[in-house]
Amino acid sequence: MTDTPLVIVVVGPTAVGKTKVAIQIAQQFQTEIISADSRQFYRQLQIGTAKPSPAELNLVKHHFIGNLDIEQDYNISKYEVEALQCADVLFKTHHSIVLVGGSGLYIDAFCKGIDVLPDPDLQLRSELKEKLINQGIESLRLDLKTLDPDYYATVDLANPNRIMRALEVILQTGTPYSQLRKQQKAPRSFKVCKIGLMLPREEIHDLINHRVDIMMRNGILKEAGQLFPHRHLNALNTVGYKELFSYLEGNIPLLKAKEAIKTNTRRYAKRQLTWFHKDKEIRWFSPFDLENIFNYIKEFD
RNA sequence: GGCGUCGUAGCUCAGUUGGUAGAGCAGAGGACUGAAAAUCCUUGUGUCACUGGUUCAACUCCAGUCGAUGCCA
Repeated sequence: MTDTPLVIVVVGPTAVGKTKVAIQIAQQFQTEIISADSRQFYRQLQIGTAKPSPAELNLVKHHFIGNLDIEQDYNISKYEVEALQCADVLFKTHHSIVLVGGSGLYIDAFCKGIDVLPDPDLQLRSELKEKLINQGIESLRLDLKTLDPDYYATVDLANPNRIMRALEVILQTGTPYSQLRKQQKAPRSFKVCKIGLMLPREEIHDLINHRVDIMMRNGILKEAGQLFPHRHLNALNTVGYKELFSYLEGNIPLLKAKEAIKTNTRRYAKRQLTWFHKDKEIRWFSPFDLENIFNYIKEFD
């Protein structure tokens, strides 16, 4: 063990058991937990985001759970700043901290940093969205081709969000997006030990299906009903809620909505795995293999 | 028991006027820098139920068997 502070990162597909393992690690190393889960931030999203239970929150102090209102406009840059500040404070009294979550991009922002860009101009964003709807993606592509040919050459031209974001930055800053994307690691004062939790795909699917059944029993439908008036907020473009909104709008039967939640959660888990598999710093373990996880962390430190 | 319909990809089904087959869904793989539980891309070989027959050639026609289902008794 060195004097350099340590961030113990716990990642993995949804429902694999990150919450439990993170708590056990935090207890073992006598520290606290920072969440990196872009939906557990929102205090109104209770049942559908599989937040740690009150009992679990009692065992170990968690940060960034239920700290936002769904109306709040939030983004990864704000998270990077706030989470690093939180870590700095914790490092004054702790050698290590636990960072747990399923949002790969947020984990990366914390560990490596992201490029410095101005806060998004939401007015501009909605104008671009309108242009997409009225004039189609081709017109946005043409704009991008003119304003930033370098980025145009590498971006996924089928993905409207990518193109709109680039245009948004370019129009706001007057600088090509490709020039602003340095993609250099920001200096960090801590070491990062990445633990990936993994189970055979079939078991992950079973856990997901089971968890959705429990959410239904615990009243996610009622919660979705209360949130229904806010369904257009980004915070509610979330698996578990959007399918129930579709039911509440009368578009699909409840059983279909429930199945769609399971399907979309499975796909979410798959996307998470695609992201995390790319990260070669991650060492993979079964969520039940605590002994080896502890040993690996000690060795790493 | 009689008559009829059906049996094709994990599921729902299309199709082949006889030249060994294709959609949707599910699944799989991938991308990803301020919306990321978001957004987007790629991906379909399966004893065409089984056993025989006719044919140069059968998944397709014929017979039988098995299974499902409907109607009649």
